[in-house]
Amino acid sequence: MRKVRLADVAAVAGVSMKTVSNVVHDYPHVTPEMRRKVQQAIDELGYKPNLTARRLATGKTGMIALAIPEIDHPYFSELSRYIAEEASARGYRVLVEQTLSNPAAERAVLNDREAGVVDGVIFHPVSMNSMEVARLKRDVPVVLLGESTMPVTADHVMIDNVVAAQEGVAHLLAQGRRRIAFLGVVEGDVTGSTDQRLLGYQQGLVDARMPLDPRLILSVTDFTPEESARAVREALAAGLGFDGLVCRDDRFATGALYALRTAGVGVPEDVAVVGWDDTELGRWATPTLTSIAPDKRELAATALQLLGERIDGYQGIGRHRIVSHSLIVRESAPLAAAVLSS
Amino acid sequence: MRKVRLADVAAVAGVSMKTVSNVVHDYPHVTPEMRRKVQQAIDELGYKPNLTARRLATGKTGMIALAIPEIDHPYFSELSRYIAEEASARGYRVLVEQTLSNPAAERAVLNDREAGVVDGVIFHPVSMNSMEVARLKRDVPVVLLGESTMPVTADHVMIDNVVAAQEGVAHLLAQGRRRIAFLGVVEGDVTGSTDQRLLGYQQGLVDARMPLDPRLILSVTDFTPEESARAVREALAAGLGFDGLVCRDDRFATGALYALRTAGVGVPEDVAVVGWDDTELGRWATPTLTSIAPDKRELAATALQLLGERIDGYQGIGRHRIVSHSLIVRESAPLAAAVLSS
DNA sequence: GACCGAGCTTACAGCGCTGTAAAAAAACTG
DNA sequence: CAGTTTTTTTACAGCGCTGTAAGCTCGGTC
Repeated sequence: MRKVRLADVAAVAGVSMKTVSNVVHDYPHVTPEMRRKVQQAIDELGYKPNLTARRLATGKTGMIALAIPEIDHPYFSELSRYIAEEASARGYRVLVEQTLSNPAAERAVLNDREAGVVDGVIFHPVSMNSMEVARLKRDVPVVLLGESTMPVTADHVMIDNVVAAQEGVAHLLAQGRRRIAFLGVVEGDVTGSTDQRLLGYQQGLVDARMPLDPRLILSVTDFTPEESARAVREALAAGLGFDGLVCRDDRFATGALYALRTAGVGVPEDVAVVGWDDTELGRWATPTLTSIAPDKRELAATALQLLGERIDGYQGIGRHRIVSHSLIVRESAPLAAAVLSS
Repeated sequence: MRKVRLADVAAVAGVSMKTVSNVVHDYPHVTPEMRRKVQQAIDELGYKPNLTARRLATGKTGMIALAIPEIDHPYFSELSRYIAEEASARGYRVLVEQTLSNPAAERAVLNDREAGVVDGVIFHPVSMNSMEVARLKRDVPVVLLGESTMPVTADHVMIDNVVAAQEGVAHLLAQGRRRIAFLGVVEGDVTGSTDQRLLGYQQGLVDARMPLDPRLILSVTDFTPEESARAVREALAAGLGFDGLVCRDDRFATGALYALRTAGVGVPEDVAVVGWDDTELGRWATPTLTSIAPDKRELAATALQLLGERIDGYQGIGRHRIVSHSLIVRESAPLAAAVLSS
C-alpha cells in the first residue's frame, strides 16, 4: 500500500492540490462544500501530511534542540521537562542532544555540520568558556543556559548565582554557623560555572565580616556524588572543622550527606547543608535537603521566549536574562528558630 | 548572505551536483583531484548539507521518537540516556515525546497525524492497555517498553517482573523477614503494569509457603513519593505490622523510607525495604536502597536492535524480548549475614 | 589501431509540499 | 445587466537533495 500524497487526495476529491492543502491548514477562504468533499477524500484515503516535505517547502522545522551535558542528572532532566512543556505549548518539538560534557560534542552543537534539522538551539555548555562560545558562530539561533559568564553577543538565561550563594551563606550564618565550607570546585572546570557560586559564598562571608579560610573550599575532580563524598570524607579525616556546607549542586550535597552520615556527623546538628537546584534527589534525602531553587519553569519559559524571538527574526545584540530563585528550607539546614528549639 | 546550496558548490567547483553529493558522502569512486576541487569549494563557501532536503529525497529521517510518561522521573531519565547513547551509536537522533501519562497524548503517539517525522518509535505506554495498543495501527515501526502485557503483534522489551519480584521477596525472607508488604498498587492503573510485580511478590510468598495477607498490599492513588509516604504512614498508623517491604519502584521506596524514618521505624532493623529500577535516587538514599535493577543498557540496546530491524523492513510477527535484571543489595535490605552480625 | 569494459561523471526527474500569481467564480453596483 | 470588486480555486515553480540511467574517459587487448 503506497503512501497517500496530497496529489492523490486532490485527484479523488476532484480539486487542486492547493485546495487540499488549504483544507489541511484550515485556511479560512474555502467553501463548506469544498471542505466537505476534501475532508471526505482525506478520511477515505487516510491521508497524513508529510512533515519533511512541508519543512522543505516552508524552511521551518518546528523543532528545537536542547543540548545538555547529561540527561539523567536530576537538574537537567527536570529542566528538560519544563523545556519540553514550554516548547510543546509553543508548537515546537524537542530534540535532545546529549553532549556528555565532551568538548568535541559541544563544539559540534554550535558548529554544526548540517542545516535544516532544527530552527533553534537551547544550549547549556560546560566544557567551553565564553570566548570559545563567542568564536563559534552558528547559523541557527541559540540561547545559552548556565552559570558561567557568556559572550555579550549571545542570548543567555541564568539565575543570579552570586546573590543566591550569598543567601545560602546568610541562611547558615543566621543559625549561628561560623565555619562554613564550600563544596566543590571542580578541577579542570574551564567554564567558571562554579566560580559565580564560589564568589557569592565568599561575598556572603565577607558581608558578615567572617574570615575566609581557603581550606574550607573543597575541590573535587569530577561532577559525581562519589567524588563529593570522597572530598568530604577526606576533609573530615584531615580534621577540617566546619559546621556549615554550601554545595554547588544537589548531587554534590547528596554525596556530602552520605559522607557525613557514614562518618557519624549529624546533619543539621553538627553540620548544616545547603544544596543547589532543588531536585527530587534532595527533596527525599535524609535529612531532606535545604536547597537553592532556580525557578526552572521561568528559566524554560524565558529561554523559549528569547529563542522564539530569534527564530522570528530578531537580530539584535545578546539579551542576558536573570530569572528568579529562592531558598527552599528543609531539614538539612532549617530555619534558625527550628534549630534553637531543638 | 544566502544559504549555500549543493548547486552553488557544484558551480564553483565546476562539476555536477551529483559529484559534490558523492564527495559529501565519501562515495569511493571519485578521483582525488575531483575530491580536492570539490572539498575546496565546500570549505570556501561554508556549505552545509540541508538535512530536510536529504530526508525528503531519501525518505529516511534518521530520527526516532522516544515516548515516555515523564522525562524527569529517574528511571525514565536514566533510560533516556542509554537510549540516546545507543541511538547515537547507530546514527539516529532522538526526539523525546513526553506523554505525561495522558491517554490522548499516548494515543497520538501511535495514531499520529503526520508522517515523515521519525523512522520509528520506542514507546512506554502507561494509560493504554494491551488491547488499545493493538487496535491502533501505526505506519511507523514501534517497539514497546514496559511491564504490562503487550499485544503479540508488536515488538516488546521488558524484564521478567514476576521472577524479579520473587527474588526480592526471597531476599527478604532469607533475612528472616516474615511479614512482607507490597507497595503499591496504583488505583485506576489500567495497564496492569504493577500486576506482574505484585504477582511475583505473591508467588514469592507462596513459594516459601507463607500466608498471603491482603492487608499487606498497600495501594496508592498516583505515582508520587508523596503518595507512597502517605500510604506507608497510614499503614503504620493503622497498626499494620510488617518487617519487609517490596516497592514497585524507587520513587515509592523513597517515599516509604521517608515515612518510616519520620515514624521512627528503623530501616533495615525494623523494616527491610527493596526498591525497583536502581536509580540514583536510591543509590544515595538513607539508608542506601536495595533495588531490583533492570539492565537498562541492555534494554536500550535491545529496543534499538528490534526497532532497527523493523526500520530495515522486517515485517514478521511481534518479538518479545526479556532482558536481564539483578538485585543490587545495599543497606535498606542487606544480605542475611549482615543483618545477623549487626 | 579499433574495440572493450571498468571507472568516473553527468543530466535530470523526482521526493511531497507550499507560495505566488493569475484565472475563475461569485457577489455587488448603479 | 455590463462592469467592477471580492472571494475562491488553480497551475506551477520551486524548496535542496539523491537515485537512476546514460555518457564519457582511458588504459588494456588482440
